[in-house]
Amino acid sequence: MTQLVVGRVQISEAARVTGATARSLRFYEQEGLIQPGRCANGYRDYCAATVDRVLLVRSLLDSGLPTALIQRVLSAPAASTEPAAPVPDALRAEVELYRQRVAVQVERLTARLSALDDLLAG
DNA sequence: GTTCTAACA
DNA sequence: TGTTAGTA
Repeated sequence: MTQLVVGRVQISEAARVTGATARSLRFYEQEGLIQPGRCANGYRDYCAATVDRVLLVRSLLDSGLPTALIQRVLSAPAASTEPAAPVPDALRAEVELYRQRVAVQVERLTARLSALDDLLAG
């Protein structure tokens, strides 16, 4: 598949369409979450695939996954930009472990809600 | 004017 | 992450 040259944008536009700040975009690159290209003047240039990738990264970040784990999950062979792409077993185990920890947090928060409900009801 | 890197009242 | 400084 050929990349559309018309889809290349610089950081401000990439930030606008993804909802991330330019600062965040540079941070994602620094953490190896995205790899935007570079223009002759040194400016970063975001192709459609990279913009798409930013969207995926953000959704994963929203789910609470640590950037370090996201970096490994997305650098895996099969998982490039497809959210549904198969995740290698070793990484899947880490994601599941993280999910379990989130579940524990949910239980604690639920308990806190109950405590507050009791306070308000009592 | 926009982006870049580096760094922090 | 924000923000500012000094550039290219």
